[in-house]
Amino acid sequence: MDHEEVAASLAELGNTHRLAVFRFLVKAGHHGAPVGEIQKALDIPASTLSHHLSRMARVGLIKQEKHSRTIVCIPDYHHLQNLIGFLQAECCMGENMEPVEASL
Amino acid sequence: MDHEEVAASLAELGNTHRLAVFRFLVKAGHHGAPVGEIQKALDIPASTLSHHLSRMARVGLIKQEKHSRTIVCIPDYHHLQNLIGFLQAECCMGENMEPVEASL
DNA sequence: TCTATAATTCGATTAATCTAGAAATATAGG
DNA sequence: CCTATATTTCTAGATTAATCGAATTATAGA
Repeated sequence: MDHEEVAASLAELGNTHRLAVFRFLVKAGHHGAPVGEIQKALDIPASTLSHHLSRMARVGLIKQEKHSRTIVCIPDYHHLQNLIGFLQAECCMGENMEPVEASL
Repeated sequence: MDHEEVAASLAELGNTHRLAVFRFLVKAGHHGAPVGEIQKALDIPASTLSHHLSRMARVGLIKQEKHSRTIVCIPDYHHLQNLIGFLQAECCMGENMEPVEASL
């Protein structure tokens, strides 16, 4: 993951709605959640949500699988791991840290 | 660090110039670097750089100390640690990971 | 085929961000 | 006091992002 890719991914996570979507998907688990479920849970207008989801998919933060009429969104843990790894190497010169409670 | 604060910090890091500045400051070490030095190293026009620095300071990514005429910028490692901690709790349900090489 | 549902794309508006030159501010040193 | 240096603030144009209703596409099921 290079500089530009990292910046692009951070920018996408750096939006309240998209961060909320990602957190929701992580809570939903590795099988993800369909768009409509995200929409109901977070109460974002459908077209707005669709826009945010396509941005997240574009940089690889989520994957989307179509199952008949519904589109299931799955968070890409690996992508976020790479992102965190990059920041960790940036920040603390590679030192490990304790994970901090997320105050959900 | 709450949801909004995390989103705001990620958004600031999600810009190529600002990410480059932050990386430069981390490489510079805990004593940081003056604005002019950053400017020369990254070749960003002074007014543009000043704008980016003030944004980074606003969300707490860096601190700025005035020493006579020069302003020294210092990366806030603690802030980034909190950010990483939040993402780690988000992503992997608290599991630890190996840091990944940053491909500087 | 008709209808209802799931989601996207279109289109238009508003808001925010990026950029950088020019002017201003602050301060060190002669 | 004057000048050079460091940096910011001002200003304005260009670009990008966010928002969301309405129209559209796709598909399941009666």
